[in-house]
Amino acid sequence: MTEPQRGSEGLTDALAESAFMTMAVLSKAAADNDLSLTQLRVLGILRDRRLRISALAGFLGLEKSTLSGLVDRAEKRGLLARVPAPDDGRAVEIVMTPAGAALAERFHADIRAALGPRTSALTPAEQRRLQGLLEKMLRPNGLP
Amino acid sequence: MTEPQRGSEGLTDALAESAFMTMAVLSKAAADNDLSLTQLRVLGILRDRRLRISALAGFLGLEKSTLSGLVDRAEKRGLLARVPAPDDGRAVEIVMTPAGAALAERFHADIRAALGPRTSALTPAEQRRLQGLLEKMLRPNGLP
DNA sequence: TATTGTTATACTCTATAACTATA
DNA sequence: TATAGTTATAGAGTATAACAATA
Repeated sequence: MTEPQRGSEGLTDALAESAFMTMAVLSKAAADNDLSLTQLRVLGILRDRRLRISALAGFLGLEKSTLSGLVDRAEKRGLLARVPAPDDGRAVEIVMTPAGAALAERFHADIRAALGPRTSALTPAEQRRLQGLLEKMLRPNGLP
Repeated sequence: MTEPQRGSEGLTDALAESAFMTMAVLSKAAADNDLSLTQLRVLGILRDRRLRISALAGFLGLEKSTLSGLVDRAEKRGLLARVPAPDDGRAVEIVMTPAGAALAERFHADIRAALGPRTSALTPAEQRRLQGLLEKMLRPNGLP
């Protein structure tokens, strides 16, 4: 097999490049709020959920021990809190504090504002088309 | 202003989500080759260039001192080498070794293979359209 | 005995500040 | 004096392994 997936290289590179551009925007928004990218993801995940340490680690693809430290630091800053799990004496649930929720909202707005200049290089019709294509790629079966 | 850039939120979220998906693929490819994402970027940047420490730091948005350590470790693994700059006794140029170049090629193939299943959720025509839209967003003026 | 989370340890990535060698 | 790079130091993120408490 000499030329597998001929033609997909340009798209691969464009996806990688747009990923680095987007991650740069996300990282800057995080840094401006004194957060790491991982803490940012944690706040995003916990916006509408309360999860245990293990579940959070699963979502992030990290080890439990890593989350222990991560939550320690966020808790020390008043963004997250540990509450005992009602049905299991060993487990704790991680919840966002009001301060954490406020920060998450603020930084979500930052990101929209920062990506705005890039997306507005496209016409509204192109923006809708791009969004549709990305969503189809991410969720081919049309599920959530 | 209550609703700035109405309509761009869906695209913003899709971009962020596709960035996390792509970065997950890149991170896994890097980890499989025992590289960090930053080292991956260094190898990508040096594929067709030789740069000084400061220039490399500029490309990556990092401090010189960070690059010192990064290059140390890559040099110790035989992936990069320091060569004195011909025209400035203070400077060094960072070049890829043959082993580094081979690794860069291998991992580039890994990435294409790993992104293939995602991009093939789209028809060839859609793939071309997505690539075109991403490129227009990244380079609105049509420059390289 | 198995699972949940924490702790101990180690390594990488990153930045700031102080330093050296050259310009 | 200014610049290129290194070193020292410190903190965050990450993993592995050992551990305590609970199931």
